[in-house]
Amino acid sequence: MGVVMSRERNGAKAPRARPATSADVARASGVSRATVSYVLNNVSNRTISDATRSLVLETASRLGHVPHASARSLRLGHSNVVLALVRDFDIGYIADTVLEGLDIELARRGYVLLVHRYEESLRPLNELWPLVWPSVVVAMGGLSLPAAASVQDSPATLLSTQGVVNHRRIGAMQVEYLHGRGHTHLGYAYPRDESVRLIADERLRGAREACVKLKMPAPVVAEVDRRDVGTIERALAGWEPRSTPITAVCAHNDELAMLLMGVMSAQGLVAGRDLALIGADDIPLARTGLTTVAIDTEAFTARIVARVVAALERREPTRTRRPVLKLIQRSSA
Amino acid sequence: MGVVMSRERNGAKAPRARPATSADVARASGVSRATVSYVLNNVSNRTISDATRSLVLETASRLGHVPHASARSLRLGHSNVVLALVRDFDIGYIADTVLEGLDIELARRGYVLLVHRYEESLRPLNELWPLVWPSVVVAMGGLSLPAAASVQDSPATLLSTQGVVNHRRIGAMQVEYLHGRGHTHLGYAYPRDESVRLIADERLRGAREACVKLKMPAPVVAEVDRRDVGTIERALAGWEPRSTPITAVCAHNDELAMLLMGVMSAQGLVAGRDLALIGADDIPLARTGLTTVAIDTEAFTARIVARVVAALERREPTRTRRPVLKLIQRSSA
DNA sequence: TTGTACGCGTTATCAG
DNA sequence: CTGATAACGCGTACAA
Repeated sequence: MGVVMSRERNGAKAPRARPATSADVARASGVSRATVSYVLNNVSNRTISDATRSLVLETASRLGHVPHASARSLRLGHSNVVLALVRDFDIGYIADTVLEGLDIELARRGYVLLVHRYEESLRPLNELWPLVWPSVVVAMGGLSLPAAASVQDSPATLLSTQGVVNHRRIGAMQVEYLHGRGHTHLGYAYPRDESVRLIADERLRGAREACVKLKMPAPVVAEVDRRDVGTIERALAGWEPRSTPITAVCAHNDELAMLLMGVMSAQGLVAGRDLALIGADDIPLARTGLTTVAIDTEAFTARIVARVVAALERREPTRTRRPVLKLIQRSSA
Repeated sequence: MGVVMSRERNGAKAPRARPATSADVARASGVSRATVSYVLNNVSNRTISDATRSLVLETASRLGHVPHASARSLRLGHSNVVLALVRDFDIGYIADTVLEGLDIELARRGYVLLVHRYEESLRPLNELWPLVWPSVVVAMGGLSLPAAASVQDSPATLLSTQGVVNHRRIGAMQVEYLHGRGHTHLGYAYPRDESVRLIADERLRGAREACVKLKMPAPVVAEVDRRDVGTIERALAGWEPRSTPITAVCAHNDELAMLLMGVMSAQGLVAGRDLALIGADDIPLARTGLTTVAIDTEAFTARIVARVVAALERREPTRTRRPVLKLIQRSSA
């Protein structure tokens, strides 16, 4: 069932099923290949008569001409590809939404978004460039320093989603909110997951700084693994038996918060009554009762798109200041 | 913060940072470009002296030569890219593992795995081929018929993960197990999610067929949305008030089963006592107590890899018959 | 082993 | 101003 179709090379007899080249278009229009290229690329410092222009355009579409990406890329030194780098594909709701929005915008411009699951140890990034020649590289969730340096070897522009959202602010907002509700002794659920390390550290740092600023004790951090409920149970247990009990928990994100909620209710505990709980991201699943720091996905996506498109056009992005973070109060805290 | 680095084209003076071309290697070795190409590609029907061979090899690595993918692709008509097609990036544990295993194997062969989030309405697949010229296309979770047909326009081989796992068998195994435990009136949690439609229908069909074969009434299907807990609650409520009560539920997959478990425990119900629950996939989160039909991820990955590699080498895949499905009994049923 | 035509689009230079 | 000619990017493979 796997193999649906496998093309075989046509013998010499076959009437070339190959798509029309720009030379075909030139021939059919009775003009030179250069003219075709000028028309198709809307070259600015050339002037083409309207008659020729429309003739070429019409012929090209009639013949169904699609420029050969490899040839173009060979000449230009880069392809019409925007490459997104992820650590794994379990990237969650927000990143998926961003990638969706990005591809929509890229499609409009004749580019395509391709995603690579990269592991530095498996294939160094500098082996990746000659294979893809992307115009722009977007590192989802940031890149390690050595990895970032290797982009020097490519003509691509490197962008990062890091810094687009202020993760330190997220941690701070969580703490500030809980403080405003009278909580002073906090727990913190920190993800074991390597792939979100950079973001996780930022959020935790923001939370810690806010505690200092508000003269609260530092949060009691428990490392949890979203793929191992046992770690969640142990974290919960670890927060309980204390002289000055922990009354509220910041979770690195909504997923962990929801897992905490699940384990709690399995133990007959109710979030918001027995323990206050706040998450981050505002994933759809959280919308039934989790207090959280929401990331405005649309605004987030818009920022990324603006940066990528600016990079494609080799100009500075226009800075928008629409706020991306918002605290949403629900029943859990 | 977004822009880390932006390459500028060097002026004429700059000492060409460009990587060494095969012509550079030829010059430095004192041989022709053809010879370099033959050596580097291990062309079989040519005979090259060992001296020349090692000289070229040594020179190439000394100069750090990396063949220019676009040039090669222009000549060969396809690139060293294997393209995986997904509907969205919320693909879950199993698909992520498969893609990881696939990329490892491809890296070994000089290929790279790129993933595209495709939406037929946004960019028809036949616009994608000229942009990427993949050697092989892997449709994760299957492809619609018109989409599959469009692959005709490319020299690529199309594979599909569909059929690699027998999803009908999964549904059947769920029902057979529950029947063996004495359950006769079943509920079925069917996912609303468009992107898993093909798989979901197979699983449900298998469950229905098993019910017929075992002379049980058809399962009571409830459509649920993993992103909306309300639908889960309503499904649960819908299975309760019946003349002959439903005692067990098949969930399309573990994620939905876990959501059901969560909602149940929030209502003071315990899976396995008040209602039997069986999932599918055996995701890590399920391992604390969910009875499920496990997909052996390693075996699954191995099958996909075998198909892809065979396609790259233009031969038929070697069929393996290592079983991929296994029922795992835990506390929920 | 080598010389060289080829794949295809782009762009600097030239001619009308 | 409008269009054509030809060189170029780089690796591959056929004829010699």
